[in-house]
Amino acid sequence: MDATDFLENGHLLFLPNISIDIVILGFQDGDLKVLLQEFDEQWCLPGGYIFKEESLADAAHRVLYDRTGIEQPFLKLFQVFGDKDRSFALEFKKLLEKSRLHWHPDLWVNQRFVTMAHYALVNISEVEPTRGVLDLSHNWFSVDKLPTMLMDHGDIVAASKHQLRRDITLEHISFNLLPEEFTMPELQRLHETILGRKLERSRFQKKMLSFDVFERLPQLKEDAPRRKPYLYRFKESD
Amino acid sequence: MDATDFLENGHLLFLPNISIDIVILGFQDGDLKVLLQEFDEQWCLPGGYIFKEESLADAAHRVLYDRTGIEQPFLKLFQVFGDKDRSFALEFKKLLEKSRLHWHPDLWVNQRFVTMAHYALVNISEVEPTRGVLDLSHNWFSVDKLPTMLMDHGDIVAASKHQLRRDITLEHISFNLLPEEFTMPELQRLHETILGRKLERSRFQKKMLSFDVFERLPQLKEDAPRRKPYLYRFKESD
DNA sequence: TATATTTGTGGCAAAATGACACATAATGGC
DNA sequence: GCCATTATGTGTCATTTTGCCACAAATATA
Repeated sequence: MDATDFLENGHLLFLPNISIDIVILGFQDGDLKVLLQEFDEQWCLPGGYIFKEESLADAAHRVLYDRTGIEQPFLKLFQVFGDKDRSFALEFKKLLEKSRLHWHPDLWVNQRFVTMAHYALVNISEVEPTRGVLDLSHNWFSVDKLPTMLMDHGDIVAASKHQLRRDITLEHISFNLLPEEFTMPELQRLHETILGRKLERSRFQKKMLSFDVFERLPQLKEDAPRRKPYLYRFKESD
Repeated sequence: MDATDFLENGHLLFLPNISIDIVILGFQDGDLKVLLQEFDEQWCLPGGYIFKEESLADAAHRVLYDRTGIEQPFLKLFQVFGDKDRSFALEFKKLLEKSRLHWHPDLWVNQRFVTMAHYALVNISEVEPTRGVLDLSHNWFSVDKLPTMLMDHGDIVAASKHQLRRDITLEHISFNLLPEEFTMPELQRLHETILGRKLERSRFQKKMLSFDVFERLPQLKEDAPRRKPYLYRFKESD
């Protein structure tokens, strides 16, 4: 193989479609939830494409901002899905025919789709999901009770759960799923939900405080049913 | 934006070049080494492209096999590098001109290159680096004394070091860098090199054996200078 | 006022860790 | 052969971390 072959070799996949998909995770009613949108009567992950003049990371932030209005999210690329037959040509063909648009088989959507799978941790109450560019309906689903999803998007959500479970013990990121001010019991229930097991209350609190990344606020949480717990906030370290 | 715009929107980067780069790591003389190859008088990471009929993972394994002859490696996608100006058009143009091949500016190599950065852990003595498809020279370099490298390949090696340091405490993968039979002192020196700090001998041995993934062989290592240490082997769990 | 529930916090046994000691090879100088 | 030196295997023990429980404080409800 010389440089000429290298330039013209027809069986290489130099130019697949690259997309961005984001598993937008929130925490509500003791459940981890994911924001899905409707695409041609199927639920799918919010996603998008990369502009020529922006980086992958910028594109992911833009896609997330367009869907949620959140400007400083926790957002992480965790896997790439790009198997040989990964395409949504069939789904897209149906949609075009329904819209009476012309379909031709050498359209770019007929190619393999390589997607950069991200997950984002957001505070649901801060999300403004009205900003979607495409006029699609959207909804929060419990990650344990997902509807049938487009392509392999169900697998992507499942993979994000595993990744988050792994990341949460190494990095202090879970607070991104809570309001700016939160209580230790709330943080504990969140961790229990992500890890899928009960944690010991006394130890959990001591552990979290030993990291020295949370600061206790002077006031207590007011609308608590029993004894009012302290409020905490993530320490900005800048 | 409707479906027609969606199909024709020219400022979207649907079709960048996707490449695979592999940081092939080995362990020799108490140093972590990386296998580099020469490209137009610059050192760079072994890499390649994806065939139309293979998955990303298959392509990475093929590229690694072509360079090393290793069939069952530890190989992991750890990051994607794809900034706006990530291209090696300039380098490639020089090479073509040197080879008296024609250069034209809308050639695919002029586009952005998105690379799937992998790292592989190999036993250097098993590597047969003669298998390279392109006729390039190659060499093992200490990861701490790298030459000037093509594009951002130096950054990719640095990122792989961080990722490995993180992964090594969570997964039992370090033995992939050693011969099939190894001693505890060897394994300890390897961990110390990756982590960049001294470890306590007694504790390290107890910790490793507590994982119950290594089996002690009846024989001792024969060519040891002082007391002969036991040999161990990774337990196959299938 | 009594009871149940939730939160904050302290104590203590068990387990893991870090630091060190000591015995066991093996080598090399005398 | 004897001894100092060095590397390895393993035991001990103080310290730290963890798991578990207890109890006090706060608050709603009967």
